[in-house]
This record gives sequence, structure tokens and C-alpha cells, in this order.
Amino acid sequence: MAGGVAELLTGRMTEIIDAARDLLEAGGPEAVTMRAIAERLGIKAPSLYKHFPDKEALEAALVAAGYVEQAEAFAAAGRSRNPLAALARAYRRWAMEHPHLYMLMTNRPLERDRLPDGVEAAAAAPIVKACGGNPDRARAAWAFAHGMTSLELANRFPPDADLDAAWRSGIDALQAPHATQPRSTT
Amino acid sequence: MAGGVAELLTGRMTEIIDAARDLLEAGGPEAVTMRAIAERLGIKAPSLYKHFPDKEALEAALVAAGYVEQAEAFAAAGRSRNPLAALARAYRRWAMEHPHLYMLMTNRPLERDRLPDGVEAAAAAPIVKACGGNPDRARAAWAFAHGMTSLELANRFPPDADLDAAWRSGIDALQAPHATQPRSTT
DNA sequence: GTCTATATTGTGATAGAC
DNA sequence: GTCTATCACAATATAGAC
Repeated sequence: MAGGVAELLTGRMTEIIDAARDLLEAGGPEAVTMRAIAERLGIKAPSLYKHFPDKEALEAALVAAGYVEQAEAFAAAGRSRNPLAALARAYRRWAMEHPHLYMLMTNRPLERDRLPDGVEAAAAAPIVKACGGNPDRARAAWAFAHGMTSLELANRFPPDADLDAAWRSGIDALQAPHATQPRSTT
Repeated sequence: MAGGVAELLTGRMTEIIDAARDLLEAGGPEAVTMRAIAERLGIKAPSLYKHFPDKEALEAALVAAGYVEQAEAFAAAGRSRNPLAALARAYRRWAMEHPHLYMLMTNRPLERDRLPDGVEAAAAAPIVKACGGNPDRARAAWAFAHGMTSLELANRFPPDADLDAAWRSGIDALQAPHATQPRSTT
């Protein structure tokens, strides 16, 4: 997809996306129906098709908006004094504030064609930088953050687990100085 | 849920679960309909309700079977010479062999009531042991493995990413000797 | 334990008037 | 850009015969 995202959306389109987003966070993915979106805007479902060709396009715009927003939050955290810890906090916080959108963004295959150019790289850049430019370590750190977040949202940790301590443990390990090409015994 | 799982299932029930599982892996969650399950067994959909009260119960049994199987794979890996690396391999492999079931097991809130007793603990035990008994580090390692797996299954890594290297990087960091947590003086 | 027949509900989407 | 009216379809689930 070429260009940014804001200049491609009419005001009505952003209203529709916002309505879909409210429904998503309030009632999960199955609450996001064309009827419900329309009702929330005080119109009828068929009118939505004047703004989006189909539901898939609407969902893609929803996910894209999430990525843009997330990238902004990460960029701010990346300018902190302890970038990796700040990024971890920002990552977790953003997901907890938009749990269903986070799940929608991460749990299904990413359709890169429908994402504005550069957004994916913009979200990743602060993490790579915080990992000293090592892309493998950056992916490991990203996976750790996503794993913690995803398992927390899915209620997979036991009720008495100290998640703050688990986050600290992982961050401590991942930001420890590491050799250039460590080989693990396979 | 009390007791194991096998002794609670009639032969016909396991046939139904197997059919559901085949459909799941072949076509994703939306391919698992009562009609499709029945058709695969050569019967009609309403007959399924003689074996399971509703679709939710059938899905719960499907997920439970996955956990039992996963726990067995992890137990075997935990007996290896390098348990953490072996567990990582076993974790990734199991998920890649049953991607949709893995997603079904991890991406929705876990209903512990419908899971056989001890299965969750059985799957976790080898990881805790491989982390020297530190539960925070074990949760971090689990989150890392789940994050890598989930992001890979969702096609979220760039096409040129070296995932083996990312796995190594994370495992190396997480199994490095770590100081006692700042808060615990024991 | 399986069948036929059907109820009920909900979905995305289109046609065409205004 | 919105409406009314409607299509086409698929889903879970139940009733009752055999």
C-alpha cells in the first residue's frame, strides 16, 4: 500500500472504524458486525458499503490504525533512558488498553499489502535499536514481549503468578551483554 | 475436572474428536462445524448431540486432548541432556505439526474447569525444572517460546528473518546464569 | 444411536428508489 | 449517502420416528 493512512480516509471512514473499534473492545470480534457498526452510527448496514467495499476492507483499516498507533507509542518509549525496559512497559500497556485489537493484530496472518508503507518497520525500529542493532536478539525480545502479553490476555498464567517478576526476569536476561555469535549446543 | 481423560471418552467420542481435529488442521477453526464433523464420520449432524451436549463441550475435549499430547512431548524433551534447548525444539515442533490446534489452545482464555486434572502442571513442570526451579524465569522462557511460535504461525516475521538464530539468541540469554531476583533474598 | 424435518437465528451483501 | 426490502446462505440445536 502506498503512502500514509490518514490522507486516504474520509472523515466518515474514521467514524466507522472508531465505531468498529468500540464494538470490538466491548464485545470481542464476534460483536463487530456490519449491522452493529451501522446502528452505533445511527444508520443502516447497507450504507456502510458506500464507504468500504466489504467487511474485510473495514477490518484491514481497523488493524492498520492499530499498528500506526502502536508504532507511535513504541517510538516514544524508545527515546527513554532504559529503552528495552521502557519498550516492554509500553508494549504491555498498549495491549492491555486494547486487548481485542491487539489480538486481532497478532493472532492472524499479517496482510502486508493492506498495511501502510513503513508502519511495520517503524514499530520494529525502537526494539532493534534497544537490542544494539542485533536483529536476532531483537526478534527474541519481541517474541518474549508478545508471549508474555498474549498469555496474560488469554489468562494462561496461573492466578498466583507474579507477572511483573517474570517480565523483569526476561528483560534482565535479554539485555545482558551477549557474544556476537553464540552457539548453543544442539 | 476429575481424573484423566481417556477413561471418560467412549470410542465414538474419540472418533468425533479426531474428525474435528482433522477438519481444524485442514481448514482452520471455521471449518469445524457440526455438519462437517458428522459428514466426515458418515452420519448426520444431529447424531453428534447423542455424544456431546453441545459444540462447546466438543471443542473443550479437543483442546484437552491437545494439552495431554503436548505434555507428553515436553516430558520426553525434559529428559534430554540440554533440557531448555530440547524443550524449545519440542515446543516449536509440536506447534508446527498442529498449528491450528495450537492456536486454539493458546489464543483463547483457558477454561481450567474443563481440563483434566494435572495436565497443565505436567506440561509446565519440565520447563520449570530446566530453569533451575525459578518460576519467574520459567514463565519468561515459556513466553519466549510461545511468542516465537505464535509470531511464526501468524506470519509476522519478515520473510528473510533467520528464526533459528532468533531462537538461539533467546535460549542463550534465558539459560545464562542469572543473579537472584532483587526482591527475594533466599 | 441414527435418521428426517425443521426451528431459530444471524450473517454479509445487493438492487433500486430517493 | 442513505434508505427499504430482500436475497442467499450457513450455523447450532431440537422434536420425534425408527
